[in-house]
Amino acid sequence: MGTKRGPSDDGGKSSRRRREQGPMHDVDIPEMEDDDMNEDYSGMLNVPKNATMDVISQSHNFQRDSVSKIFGNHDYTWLPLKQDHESRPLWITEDGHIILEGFSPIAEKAIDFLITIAEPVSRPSHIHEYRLTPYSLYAAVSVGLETEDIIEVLSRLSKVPVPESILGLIRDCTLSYGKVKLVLKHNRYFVESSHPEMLQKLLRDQVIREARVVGDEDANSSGGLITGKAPNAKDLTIPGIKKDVPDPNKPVNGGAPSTQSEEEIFAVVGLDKDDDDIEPDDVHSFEIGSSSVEIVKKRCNELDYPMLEEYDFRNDTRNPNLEMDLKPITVIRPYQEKSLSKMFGNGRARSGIIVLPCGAGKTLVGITAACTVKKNTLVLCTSSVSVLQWKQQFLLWSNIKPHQIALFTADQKEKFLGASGIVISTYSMVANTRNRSHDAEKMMKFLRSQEWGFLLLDEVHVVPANMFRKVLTTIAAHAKLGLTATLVREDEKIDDLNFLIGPKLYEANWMDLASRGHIANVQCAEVWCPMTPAFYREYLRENSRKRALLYVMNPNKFQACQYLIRYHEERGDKIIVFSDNVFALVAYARKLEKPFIYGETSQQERVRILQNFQHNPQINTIFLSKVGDTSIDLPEATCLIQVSSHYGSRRQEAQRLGRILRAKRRNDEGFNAFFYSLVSKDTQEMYYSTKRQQFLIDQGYAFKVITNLDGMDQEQDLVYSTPAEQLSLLQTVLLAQESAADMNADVEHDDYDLTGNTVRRTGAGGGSILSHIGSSVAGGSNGAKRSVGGLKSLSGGDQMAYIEYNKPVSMKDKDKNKDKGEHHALFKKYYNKK
DNA sequence: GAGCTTGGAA
DNA sequence: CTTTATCCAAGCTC
Repeated sequence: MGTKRGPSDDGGKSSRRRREQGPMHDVDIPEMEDDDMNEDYSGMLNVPKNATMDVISQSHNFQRDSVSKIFGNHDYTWLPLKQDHESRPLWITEDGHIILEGFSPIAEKAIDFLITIAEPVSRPSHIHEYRLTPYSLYAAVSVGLETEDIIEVLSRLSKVPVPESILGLIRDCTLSYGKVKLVLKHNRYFVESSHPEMLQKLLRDQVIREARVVGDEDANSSGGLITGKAPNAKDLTIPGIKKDVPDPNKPVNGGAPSTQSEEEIFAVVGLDKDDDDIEPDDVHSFEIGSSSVEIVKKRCNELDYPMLEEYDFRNDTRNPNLEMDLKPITVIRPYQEKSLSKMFGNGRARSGIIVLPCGAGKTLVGITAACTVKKNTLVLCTSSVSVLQWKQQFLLWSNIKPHQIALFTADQKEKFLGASGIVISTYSMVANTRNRSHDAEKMMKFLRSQEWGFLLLDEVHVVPANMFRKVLTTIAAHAKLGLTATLVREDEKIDDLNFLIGPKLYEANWMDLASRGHIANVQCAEVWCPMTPAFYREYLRENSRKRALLYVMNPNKFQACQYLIRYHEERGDKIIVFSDNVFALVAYARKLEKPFIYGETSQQERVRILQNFQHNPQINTIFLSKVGDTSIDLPEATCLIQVSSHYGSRRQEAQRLGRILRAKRRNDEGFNAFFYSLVSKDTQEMYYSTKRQQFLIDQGYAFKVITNLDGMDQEQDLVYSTPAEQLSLLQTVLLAQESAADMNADVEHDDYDLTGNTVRRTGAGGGSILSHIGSSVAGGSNGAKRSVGGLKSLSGGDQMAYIEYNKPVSMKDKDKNKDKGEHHALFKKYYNKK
């Protein structure tokens, strides 16, 4: 993709904005004047109406479904365009879809606004699709936007009048949302709002009235409420952002004020929200007992006034400060700063979720946030490996002392020295309800006794909702920040995060970051490998379980994999090959003589292989099972090959892609990282593969379909090139099932290892079979038989002979019922309508 | 450490 | 209508 450029690229303005930038040296978008807009852009947007459609179909390439989804079966041509529609970048449909012209000169600013108020659905290069939902509007309110602001900005950006139904949705969702806050001040909980009538209404409820604590201050204030001034962000400094030093000699590395994003939005529409003009609003509040916080929270949800949680950490005097700061050399990037400004926008710490792709520096965002709050911090992550990584990162970026960081895992149970510090642990450690060891129990007591200023939740998307509940009820934390790369799951549990942690504060666009050089530019390709006739015959005959094995072990795929490895090793790439299927993983790795890591691989061996991969120029390829998805800190790779990729998990695909995003060579001119999915043609894999890619396509990546690898026919020494070898492989695969019972047999054998060392491995799955495969060494003859998928295959979906879809609707319903109490009444209404 | 249990993902 | 089979991590016990 990227061959067809939007019209705006011809203009000087936008190409200036797109200049290449180093990772730690980011330049701000020059402020755009309104005059600018009128002069330059009206001409640029002088595109015939149909041009937009062309662009869409190109972006999506063979993903026709996505395109039709944008417009559905609807025809919106009747919508009356505003006179000056050409300078306005977006459409709004009646069902809440927003379509943005990505090539509009003010697109960047519109995007800032849209990701605040709407859910990004699909963001290929030219046309972006967003959707307004109650959640997204809730999030918008929580970062400080007001109903009329949203409507006004939306109207100004839209080519068509905002439909009545949408105005209604916005009003419904925003009027009461986020207007009531739960604030912890001097270790007392207050229900706070700038709308006293809302508090009065809440107090009419019996449950809330009973939770109220009446203090002395209340007596002399109007209506029994405490009145004060709202804090503002003026004197708050987020470390790493040098907003107080306007140094003209220095390039602007992230030097914008922390309220930048909000100002930008208003600058677009010319709303004057100058800092100096803002008088802090009066806020009203009443106190509630700390023991009834949960009850009140729940009750407020039921009453359609969900409480927003904020932590006024600067006025928290009881909890000791934790003296830590970013090291002076640490500079954070603009998007990291932008996400943090959403969190600290009003001078307090808002609870919520920040979405950044892997490799974009999530950790640094978390550390910076911790350094801003400067209170006791608890970091939770998914594995004990990442516990260690977080500690390293803290020591690397901040000036915190090692003795101030305590680790709490199965084999390390420390406490920090002194009054305050950081504890890093895993979710399962904290949520564990089963019997614990003595030390663990002591540690938990300590965790429960603390009042945590800041709770940092890593990889929130993988943690199930009820585990979160456990964590959140056992840990008393003021501010909660969730970090994740992909806020998608195949189930709907992701919605619960909205209530358990908070709204999504920020989500970065992958392509945007890639174009600015923060993450690698990735070429994605799906390689269609035809099944050999023999394998396909068996495939049609076998049950679904063995089918999977058959299409993974397809000799043609084997060869494609081998070929790609060779090709990229010659280019100097570092290659990771993923296979979910352990049997296939071991078979591939043995046959191709590469080291591999999977679940049973011991820690030391993992480290050894990874270090060799990283530093030894002889080792350029490793094979990984899905251990690589999480909990292994993979060294840099520039090429990724997926051998088996069943189960359409968008998350997994995204996470794997993330593994090559941090490639350092991205700064070379024209450098790309590569992502291959090997798919056996005409099998179920086709369906899964398409499904898995959806997330990446929505992020703007284009998948190429490769039906014939250039030069593979001429390649010498490919494995399984003779019919005899293929037959032997087929027999092995078919036998795999029967010998499953033997798998636990105590087979010991020596693993091949490229470092020349002999690796001892015991009791691996199907040891005897595997050694059998290993022994059938390729004969080196050149008899590659490859039925070439003709060009017709490129036409897409109709070629997929097997699209079998058993929709997994099940679990959802169960969970939904279970969680019904948590859902907001309005949301129920909203979903019922659909 | 090996073996067991639990829990999660898709 | 109802939810497989498989892989993996982590913690505890002995």
